[in-house]
Amino acid sequence: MAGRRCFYGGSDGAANTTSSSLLFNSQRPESFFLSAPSNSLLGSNSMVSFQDGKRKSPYDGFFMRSYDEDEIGDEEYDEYFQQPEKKRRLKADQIQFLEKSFEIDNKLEPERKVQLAKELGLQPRQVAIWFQNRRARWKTKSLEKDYDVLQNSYNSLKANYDNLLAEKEKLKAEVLDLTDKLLLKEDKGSKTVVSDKQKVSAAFQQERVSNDVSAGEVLSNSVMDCKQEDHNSMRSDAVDSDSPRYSDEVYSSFMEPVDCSYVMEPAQSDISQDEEDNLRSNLFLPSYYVFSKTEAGSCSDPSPNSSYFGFPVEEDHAFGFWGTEL
DNA sequence: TTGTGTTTTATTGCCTCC
DNA sequence: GGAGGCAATAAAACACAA
Repeated sequence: MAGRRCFYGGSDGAANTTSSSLLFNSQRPESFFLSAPSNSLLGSNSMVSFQDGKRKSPYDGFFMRSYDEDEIGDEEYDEYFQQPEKKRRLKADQIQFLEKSFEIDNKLEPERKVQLAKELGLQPRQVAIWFQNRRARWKTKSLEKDYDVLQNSYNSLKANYDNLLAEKEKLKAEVLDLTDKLLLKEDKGSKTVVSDKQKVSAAFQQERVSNDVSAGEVLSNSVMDCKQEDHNSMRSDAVDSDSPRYSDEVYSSFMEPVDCSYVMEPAQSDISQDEEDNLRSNLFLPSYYVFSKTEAGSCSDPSPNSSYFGFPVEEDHAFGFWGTEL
């Protein structure tokens, strides 16, 4: 954009005079524009203005130069500008001044820019550039902070998730153990019944493994990117979408704190519904074995007739807390 | 001293706003 | 269409280890 390529000594205005209003009051930063005048910041490295016509640099419009009139003699002066100017870093007090100004407001209005430039002995363009670069640095740091916050948040969630996973494994092991004990206890019954029961148990465990995988994947993906679409995709990946055994509510409950009013139906086994019903009545496979919508309350609002995570609780039943599967 | 990485100053091109 | 902001980048200045 040609209109803005003004460089130093360009259209930003004169900067060769000292403002009488810009010094900071160190005790009252807000009085920045009301303080007493000072030339203290116009040190030997201060930028000189080429606006007054006396010191028009041959490199005007390309490089600015920081020098002091006392620093070089008149005869050296011409030679001084025979070479392309090099960048000069701002003095520490100039930077400090600019930093304080930036703290007050990181945006620079034109009047403020000119005043700052006058006070610092810089070109207004330099002040503008400094603010621009300073905003860029601030943004970078801000992004880094945000990243750290998110990282910590993720680590915390991950640790939480891992703990829950471990707890789940522990409960699973407990369920298995109790199931085995139950089977042994029932072993005294008829061989036929035991055989069927074992079939159901095997199917039950197989289904549980399948559910574990899908639930774990869903949780893991949810923690990673928290996208609902992933839940749906995982759902379709994990289960046959045509299966009536899973409800949307069950899947949505994966990522919701407490929504336990639905229970999950086990996997299809190789036994018939009649057989299953029979076994359920004979083998302590109660109604919660069928994962269906219950009428009882949720785990967040337990009632005497409600279940743990929506399962009817029978103290003698190892399956009483199967609802923790999710 | 020199090579290398980092920081700072400044430019360029694009975009938005008025 | 000009002014100003921002992202990307160049290049000088600086820091520092070998």
